[in-house]
Amino acid sequence: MLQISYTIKRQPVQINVCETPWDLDRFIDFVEANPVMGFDTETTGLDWWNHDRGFRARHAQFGNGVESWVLPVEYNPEFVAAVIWALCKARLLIAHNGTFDQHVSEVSFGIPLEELAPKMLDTKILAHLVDPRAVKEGGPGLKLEELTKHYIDLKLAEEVKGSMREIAKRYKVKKEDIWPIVRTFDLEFLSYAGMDPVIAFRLCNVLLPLIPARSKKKGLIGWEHRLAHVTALIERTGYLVDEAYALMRIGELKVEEEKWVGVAKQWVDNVNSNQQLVTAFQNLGFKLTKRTKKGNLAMDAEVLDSIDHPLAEAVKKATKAAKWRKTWFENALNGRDSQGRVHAGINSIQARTARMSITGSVPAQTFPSGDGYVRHMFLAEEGHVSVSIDFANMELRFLAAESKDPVMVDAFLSDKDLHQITADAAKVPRKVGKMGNFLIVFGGGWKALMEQAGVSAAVAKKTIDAFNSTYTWVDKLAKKLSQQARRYGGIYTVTGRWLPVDRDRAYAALNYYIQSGSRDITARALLNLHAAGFTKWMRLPIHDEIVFSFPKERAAELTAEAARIMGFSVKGVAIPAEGEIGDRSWGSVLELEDSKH
DNA sequence: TCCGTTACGTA
DNA sequence: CGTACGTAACGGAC
Repeated sequence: MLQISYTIKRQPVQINVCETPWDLDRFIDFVEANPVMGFDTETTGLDWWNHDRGFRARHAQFGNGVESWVLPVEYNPEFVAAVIWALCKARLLIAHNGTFDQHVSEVSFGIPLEELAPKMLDTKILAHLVDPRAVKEGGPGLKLEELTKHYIDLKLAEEVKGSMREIAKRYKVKKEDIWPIVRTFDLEFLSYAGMDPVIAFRLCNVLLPLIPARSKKKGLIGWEHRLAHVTALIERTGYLVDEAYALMRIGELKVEEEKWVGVAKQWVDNVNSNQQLVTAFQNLGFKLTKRTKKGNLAMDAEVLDSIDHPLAEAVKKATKAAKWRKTWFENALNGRDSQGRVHAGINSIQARTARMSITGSVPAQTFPSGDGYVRHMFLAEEGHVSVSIDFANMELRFLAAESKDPVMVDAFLSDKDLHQITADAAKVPRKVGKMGNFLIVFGGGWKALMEQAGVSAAVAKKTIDAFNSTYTWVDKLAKKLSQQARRYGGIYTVTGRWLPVDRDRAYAALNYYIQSGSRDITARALLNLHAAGFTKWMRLPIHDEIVFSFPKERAAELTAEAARIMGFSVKGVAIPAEGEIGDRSWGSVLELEDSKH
């Protein structure tokens, strides 16, 4: 047995590494004496879905606050058996981003997500409930290193973060490429691996008492963990990719890109270099004035649109074609598993408001809306159809309910046109009224409305004033929330979530309250759909929409039932969900929807 | 190689 | 007093 000593704030930590099956006796003693353990895995990469072609677990680690065990599972099958035994024996497993380790345990050790999920405690979830802010926002962050730095020890965080960088340097590879090639018994790697469960265990002990009593009372800890389980199941299912369609679009976009790069070549080498573009346009005699936040000359769509020159058009079309090809079509093709499916990474609790986000080869939240150009690439199962069910006007309905504003509530109860009501009050076109409504929700003011709607300052001010005098209770709620934000540094949401608000941006409190509350309604929908047996049909959650693959002959019935389950009522105001049934591809849902209007 | 900045797609 | 996210690319810092 290999033993490595470490210190956290002068306290000794012992890392034990199993080398032979004889070492397992003491590991078994440890597991029996520690029903609650930190848990982590080291793997060849993050692509757990490629377990049948290269992905594998390298180490599995268990630990408490002062001692940990590293089992090199790739080295000896008896270690795998011991890990399986330990995972089953444990009463509680603490892991950071435990969803990933659950996927690993499933594909590498054969323990289903369903078995491990009930006893996982995820320090990312706990940390979010204590303080959801990223480092950039002045918070502790949500990554393990960031949390270690903030809650445990600065030096430890730097050592752990720095160690993999050092190892990568030693092997002369990029940090992201080190995981499959670092030697199993590399001492630095082992101490990195061994420290993770210790850190997770300690973090849990620090974080649990810091979670607000109100959150605990509302059951948020368990609720968020059950939600993370449902999104993990959706990740596991994956989404079928239409290779022929993707290849067709890739071909088209390559032709388009080459054509416009060729045009631009007369003036610049690189259409993606703003520096080159600024110089080129200035040499052509164009006066550039728009600046970026940092004071550089801007070269965005607005600037390019204002320039009447073939280079401007070529730059827009060339960069767009390249970006769309790589971000959406090639990412999806490259991310497929051996069965032709892509597995999104769903962060069930991510933004400050706890909004979910999707990363990896299916950045679904950025797919162009309006048509099925990208969405056509994703297919329902054989014999199934794609169905999209979304909440209509979720955020405004939630605002109406929570503010109890009589005008707004009445608009929704009697199916009146809310945007027209605002427009009439301000005597502006409906479009401006609609923008005003959303702007209030976003915390914006007349300046933003002026820019976005392209109206005068006077009209913009009039619209905002009209909003506030029409929906007086909304104004009251906004004032109440920003006052709380200024006084306490944050607000509690309806689900008992603590939501920090910067005191100098207290106006954002209303937006946070609405965005977070709306997210929780989608989260509730996912949990209720899961309870009703719909999980196997779910493909993606996207803010206020859930995408399904339903068997064709039952599509109508299942869509109606799922929409009924998703629908919610807040203080008497309905937040209904509406389903649209398409053909095989997700994109077809939009095409059919369009044809109806 | 890493990271800040810019741009752009969405709710 | 416009919120929240993810990704690609450049170019300076190391």
